[in-house]
Amino acid sequence: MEITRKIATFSLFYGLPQDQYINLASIALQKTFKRRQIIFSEGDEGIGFYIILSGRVKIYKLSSEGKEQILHIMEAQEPFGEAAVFAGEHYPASAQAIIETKVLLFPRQAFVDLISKNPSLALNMLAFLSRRLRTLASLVENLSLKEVPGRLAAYLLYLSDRNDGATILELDISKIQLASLLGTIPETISRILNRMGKDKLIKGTPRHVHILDIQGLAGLAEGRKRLT
Amino acid sequence: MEITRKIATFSLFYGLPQDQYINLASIALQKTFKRRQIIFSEGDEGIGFYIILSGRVKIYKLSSEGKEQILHIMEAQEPFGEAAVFAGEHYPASAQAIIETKVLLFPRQAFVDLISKNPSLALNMLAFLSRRLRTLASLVENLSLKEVPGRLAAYLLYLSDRNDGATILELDISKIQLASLLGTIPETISRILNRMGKDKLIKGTPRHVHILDIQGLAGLAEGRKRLT
DNA sequence: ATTTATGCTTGACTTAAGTCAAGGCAAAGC
DNA sequence: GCTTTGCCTTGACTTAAGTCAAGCATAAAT
Repeated sequence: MEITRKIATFSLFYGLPQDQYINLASIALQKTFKRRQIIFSEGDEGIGFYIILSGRVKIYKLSSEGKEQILHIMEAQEPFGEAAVFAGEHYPASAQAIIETKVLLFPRQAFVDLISKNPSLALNMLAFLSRRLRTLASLVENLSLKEVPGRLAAYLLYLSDRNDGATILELDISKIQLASLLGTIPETISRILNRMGKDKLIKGTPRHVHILDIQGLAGLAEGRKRLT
Repeated sequence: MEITRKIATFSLFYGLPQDQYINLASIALQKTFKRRQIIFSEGDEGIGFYIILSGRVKIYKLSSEGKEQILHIMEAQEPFGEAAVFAGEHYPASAQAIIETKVLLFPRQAFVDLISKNPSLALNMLAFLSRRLRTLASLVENLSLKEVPGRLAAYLLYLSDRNDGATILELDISKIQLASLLGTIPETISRILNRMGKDKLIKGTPRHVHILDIQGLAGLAEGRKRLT
């Protein structure tokens, strides 16, 4: 069956025996969310967790005045909402589709039943959660780099790395979202991209960034160098 | 046996059947670290994970110039290093005993064997990891509160809350460590505690803080109020 | 096609908080 | 006891980055 095939490609389940894919497929529900549609809100009951088939989802928190801090931008193949589900708690953050997005929903109770019968599934997920914990820890690390240019440089290098070291990057999220992800505001992003251009570190076009000097960016990210 | 009894008190394992505590005890090794002794360093191979019996451990990362960002201060009963172990990877951060500390070490291979035979153990741990993920997410949220007074207020309220709403708090970590935890420097902490005192929000003595105005602190933490 | 949002950039201004430097205080060590 | 070491505070100065405001460009909506 088609869903079974897709499930086999998710790293959350990678390396499981075939029959388990079938079990998983049998409890999964397919859903579609439109651009900007809210998938769940902070505080909602954790009815299940999701894996993205296509599209893009942002995970964020709202401060009391409605200012948002983006925690992650999730893409195809990535799961979200699983923390609440295992802990049997409410969602700790909100999720919204950035563009039209198809997901699989794994309902809580059915999943808990499944996992308690299949230890290898559990081990897989433990490893995955641990890795997720790590990326969050690295976000903390980045946010604590005191200067924004360093954080931005780190992000650009991360993007480049994710595309096999490509030097021409497509900014796949808006600069407003980028600002939020780095804990700053769009104006600051603008100015810094500008300064990076003047220092010949990058060449910027509206929706793309062309990296000219990887060493220089790395220097910024590690706090060894600064912009003029 | 004594270790078995202690294991039963760890939330990581809370609610397991008795025989599993015995299994766990049989693979655990007891170790002692002196004040300031390094338990493991970022990049070391993940040989196993730890649970604190007594003492206090800080988990931190070092920037390229040796400046440290504290990620957690762990206390008795709390586990650390488990992320690396499940993922079968190296430790993503360093751990150092702040004071003399006794721990139990659960070696990686023995633990993996155990878990694959006991699904309920796995489910327990999944829930625990999820919760840990949540506290990290809330650290991110706090770090992104742009002003330090807000972060500090949030931390004081957190401490008060943890002690059943006590208004006299013992600062259990040094102000240098507190500064690092909040992503700032000790001087700033000093000045802000001072200003909080002038605004009658708290009364400060060297090692204690007496909360005078919870509402006021809450206002700060939520960004509704500011210090003079 | 025109109108309306949204996103992006720039400039002038303000401010929170970091750096540097110096001094006090208390605990740990000899 | 004295001395050293680490922790904490205060002051003067500097600076990164946030706020406010205005304008342009592009994309969405009617």
